[in-house]
Amino acid sequence: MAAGPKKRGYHHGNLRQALVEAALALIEEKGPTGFTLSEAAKAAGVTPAAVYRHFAGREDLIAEAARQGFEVFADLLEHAYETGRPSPLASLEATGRAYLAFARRFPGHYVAMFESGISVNRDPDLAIVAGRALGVLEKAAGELMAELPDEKRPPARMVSAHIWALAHGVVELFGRGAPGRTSPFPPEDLLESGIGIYLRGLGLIRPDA
Amino acid sequence: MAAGPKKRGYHHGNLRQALVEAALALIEEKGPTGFTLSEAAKAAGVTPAAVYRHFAGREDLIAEAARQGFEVFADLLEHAYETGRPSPLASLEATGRAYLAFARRFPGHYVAMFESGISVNRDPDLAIVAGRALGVLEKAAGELMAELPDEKRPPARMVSAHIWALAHGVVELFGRGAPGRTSPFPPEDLLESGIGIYLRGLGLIRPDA
DNA sequence: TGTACATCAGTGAACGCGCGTTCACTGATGTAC
DNA sequence: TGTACATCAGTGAACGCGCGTTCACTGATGTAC
Repeated sequence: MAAGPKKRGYHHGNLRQALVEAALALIEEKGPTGFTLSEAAKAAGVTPAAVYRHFAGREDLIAEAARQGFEVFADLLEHAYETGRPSPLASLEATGRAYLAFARRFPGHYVAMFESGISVNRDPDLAIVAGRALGVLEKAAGELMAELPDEKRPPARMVSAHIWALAHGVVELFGRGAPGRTSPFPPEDLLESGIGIYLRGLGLIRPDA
Repeated sequence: MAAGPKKRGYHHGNLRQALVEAALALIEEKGPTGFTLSEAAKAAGVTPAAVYRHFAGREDLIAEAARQGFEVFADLLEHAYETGRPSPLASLEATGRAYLAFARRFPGHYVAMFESGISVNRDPDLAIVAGRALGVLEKAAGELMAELPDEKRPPARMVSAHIWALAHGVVELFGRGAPGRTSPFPPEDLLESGIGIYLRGLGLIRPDA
């Protein structure tokens, strides 16, 4: 066992963050249902009652975990977006890849964000940072659409919704071992090829590239 | 209140199915987490212990609800597929629409199938009927791919996985009021347009249609 | 048709459990003088 | 530097609750003769 964030005497030092991390580990391990306030407290080396010094309750703790997830998520998407510049096409593709990479690297966060049943609108901070993440996708889609002639230019928000839905579907259905036995293709390939075909359908990639 | 399936004296008559339906109503209402064996029993007008005459336990009841869902799902997809014949393109498009229609009409089933955390492989019957549903999509994709010249023909299973992921993502993200406030587009339109663009990308629809 | 009996589908009480939350408390830390 | 005191972050015991599950039981149904 690594030198955990053990409490230094009576006071913990950074209990709030330790609880968030314990919650994330539990969610990753057993799903949002499997997570309990008491177990998170125990994992942080603390009495369940101590949690209430830092969070209003169980839901509030999950919401904070999700908020931190959206923060990282938005950062990663933004970074990917910058990576592709100045080509909007490369930016959007990189953003899609970053989506999947995030779900892979931060499965606990991903579950807290999208499968825990909390509403993004339960608190303004959460809504703002979630909006920031979504905004990156929309910005990338918007710039890409600007390359198309007016008459065949679909709304950017629609395009970003398509990409988002495809990415989310790939994560949920093929990102883990979940539904129908082994996934026939690696999720990364699936998303990459799916986005590629889609963008070709928009007329943004040579038909025979 | 409609004339519910009240027990006729001591024996219920069709408790097994009544429990499944009670479970579905609860799942639809409060999510897979909100559903409890005891509540389902109460809703069916019966003691919790009576459930064990028909199911091995809580999980088993959810699995049966999911199984029935996959049964209906597979039927709907098959019917949609037939509707489009003999055009593979129309068949695949109809199948996509049927996917969303199912999620809309049978939200309890959909949640039990895809969000309850049960594994499709927990029992053979479930795996078989889930495979049948997925098989319809794959068949439709396969026939469609046969229209493409060999050198630009992606694997049918990949294409069906793309469609499935897009449909699932649309349901999860935009099918209900869930994540980032109101959905910018009706889910049906989103899926329809997404599939349309995707199929154009495959070279199956005129580039300027 | 009537009776005895086996089978079956429910009851209801009880269990142990772990949950989220509250409360009065106490030990540790930080600050004023 | 030392002491008094306020503030803060934890404890630990207790609560009420509803859960899933078990058990011996009993009332209803179906069948054999």
